This record gives sequence, C-alpha cells and structure tokens, in this order.
Amino acid sequence: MTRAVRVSQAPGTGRGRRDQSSAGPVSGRTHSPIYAVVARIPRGRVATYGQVAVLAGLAGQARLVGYALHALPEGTRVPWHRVVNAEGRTSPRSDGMGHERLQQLMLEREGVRFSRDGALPLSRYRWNPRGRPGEEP
DNA sequence: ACATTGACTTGTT
DNA sequence: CAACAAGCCAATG
Repeated sequence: MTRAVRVSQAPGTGRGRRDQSSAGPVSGRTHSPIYAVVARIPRGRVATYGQVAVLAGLAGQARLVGYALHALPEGTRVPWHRVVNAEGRTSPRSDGMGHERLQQLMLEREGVRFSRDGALPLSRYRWNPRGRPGEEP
C-alpha cells in the first residue's frame, strides 16, 4: 500500500512557513518529492541519496536529499534511515550525535547486514523501484 | 533581507 | 589515487 506522506499544509497560514511541529515533512518545492520517494523505499531495502534525487526528479542533486532529510523532525514517518550514501555507508552528521550508528542499527533491525568495514553491499540491498517488491536479484 | 552552512555525487585536474 | 569544484534548496543567525 502506498502510504503517501501526509503533508498537513496548515490552511490559512498565509505565509505557510515551515510548521514542523506536527512530525510532518516540510512542504518545499524539492523536499516534498524527496519525501515521497523515501517513503516508498520498502523495508529491508536502501537507496542512495543520488538515487532518491533521480527518482524525485532532481537528478544530480543528491545534496538536496540530504538537506531534506536533515530538515525532518523527530518522529517523522519518513524512513530516512533507508537512505545511505554512495559508499553504502551512513553519513555522519554535524550534530555530533551517534545518529549514523542509530541508522545502521535501524537498518540491521530490518534485516540489512553491514560488512565488517561498516559499509553495506549496495548491489544487494539497493532498492529497485522498477522491480516488484519482495524480489531480490 | 543577506550570508553561511549543511545527511551528497560526479567529473576534472 | 587524492583533492577540488560545481550543482542546488532550505534553515539559521
């Protein structure tokens, strides 16, 4: 079931600024499609920032994906942890918190096994939006 | 309202 | 193989 991201755009906001107090993603021009794509990544599967960018119609702008995810509030329904960098590794963030470790843990909990060097084989876990769900190459 | 920074990826030098 | 620049948008001071 496609659980679309519920973007509660506060009605009558006039300015409609970022109202991220509702655990909902920010409604930006580029953020929305990004969240929509990330929300479609099946459990136990991962996608790279660049991949999400392409699927969101922002080919070449992997950075925006990272920025969008960074703007996500805590408790969001967007599975941000399923997005890793091109090396198959969880990108460390400036917060200085052990979130990259948490992300890795969340993925392992979904059945994703990391290699000994801390990276995961993308050729094996990379989400294939064209393939049917549950199908593994 | 302007300047700076930030979860990246790819191509050149 | 390593380092650097470009491309892009939003949040923060």
